[in-house]
Amino acid sequence: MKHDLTEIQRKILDFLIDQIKGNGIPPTLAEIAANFGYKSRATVQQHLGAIEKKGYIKKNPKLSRGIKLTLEDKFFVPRPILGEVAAGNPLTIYPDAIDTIELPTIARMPKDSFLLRVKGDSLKDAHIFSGDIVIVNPNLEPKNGQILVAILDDAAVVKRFYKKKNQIELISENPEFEPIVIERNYTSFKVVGIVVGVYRSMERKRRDKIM
Amino acid sequence: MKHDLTEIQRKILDFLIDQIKGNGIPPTLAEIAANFGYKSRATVQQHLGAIEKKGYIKKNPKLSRGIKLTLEDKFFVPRPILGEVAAGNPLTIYPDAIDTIELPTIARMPKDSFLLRVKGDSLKDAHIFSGDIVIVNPNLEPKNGQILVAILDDAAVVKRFYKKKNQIELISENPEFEPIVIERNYTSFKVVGIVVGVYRSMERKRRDKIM
DNA sequence: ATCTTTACCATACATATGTATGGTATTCAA
DNA sequence: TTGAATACCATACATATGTATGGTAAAGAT
Repeated sequence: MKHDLTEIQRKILDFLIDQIKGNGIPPTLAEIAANFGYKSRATVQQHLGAIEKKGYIKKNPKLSRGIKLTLEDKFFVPRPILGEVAAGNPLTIYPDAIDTIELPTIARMPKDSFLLRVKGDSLKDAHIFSGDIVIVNPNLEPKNGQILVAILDDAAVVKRFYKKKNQIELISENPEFEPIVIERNYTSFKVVGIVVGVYRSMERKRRDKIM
Repeated sequence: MKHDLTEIQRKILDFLIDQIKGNGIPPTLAEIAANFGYKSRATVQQHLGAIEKKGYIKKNPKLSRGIKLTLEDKFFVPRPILGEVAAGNPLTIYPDAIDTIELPTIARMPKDSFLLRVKGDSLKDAHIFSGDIVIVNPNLEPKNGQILVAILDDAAVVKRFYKKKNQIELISENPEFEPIVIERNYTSFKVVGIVVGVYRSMERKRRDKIM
């Protein structure tokens, strides 16, 4: 991680992405300041400077609302797929990139996120199917109900996450699969990241199974 | 046509759409003036006033780059690529029709692809759900079995495509919907593009600020 | 103990920006 | 012919906006 953002910088970047993607136009310094309760635009100014120096945004000098997200120029960006992940029964994960895909730039892909290809249909009730590409953000704390990627006994799984008192429940949306319950201090369990997006390419025609 | 735009107003609106959809952020008065060679921002100001009065845009007062398109819920803007279809008769969008999609002012059709947000569940058996974003390539010839976006009787639809001898069949994956069969020379039918990908964001949907 | 980084503030300033007002010229319908 | 709509210009003005500069405070590293 050559250029990691601080917590505050990350929040500001998130706000920028949120505004640009959601609201349509980039915010002004004043709007950012208002959102975070800053009394001076200079504070925002300095944060933006730091974020830009670290390469996450590009400021168009002298232009109002001139903040641009980098990597936003092209419609599709080639991205490495780091492995395959089992949505059903755990499978092995591959150490290196197994494939690349042209990912559309609308796909929100935070800096350290990576791609995995899903195998199996255990998440079909969550609308994730075999062959889909999931975008995984390793920098988020899992919240109840979110879909995450985890390593369990040396295999990667995609499951919906629920935290209980002393246990963690990993649930497949597909009723065919039993929930996995593990103790909280189980050492062979590690959260890899949160699934923040799903992408499916229609190019390859694969009507594999029923329905 | 209660409120027709003049030639110049239409060109300015085109420019606005081009900038907003293509460049990301709405232009300032000065930028519009520069683009059209106006020496005074006031000229642009008055054109925008006229365009707004006719209901095509909405200006956010006192806000820089505060121009928003109203077209989403109104009309489809005539643009060259849609040619004949849109030239005379702007397309009405039926936001509630179950198997239509929102055509978000595609006015300027990108060379390679553009995005549509799917409404309705008519494609759920093809693993495409309401809220998903489909990536549409307008430059591909539809092949049997592919999912395409088409304009049929002034509504935009997403269907699976099958070509017969003299007919074209448009099939919903959802059995609740009957296949649509049209003659090959039916004039109110036009292929917009082929669905080449699907993207879904897993992050909390807050669609509070529409229009 | 000194230095750097991070995280804020206040103030100042040039100019970018939206808005208001008044003016000229042309076209077209009444 | 008068008047309305369109299409421009110039000028003025308040403030929004990005930028520059200097300062305070806390935490961590050297």
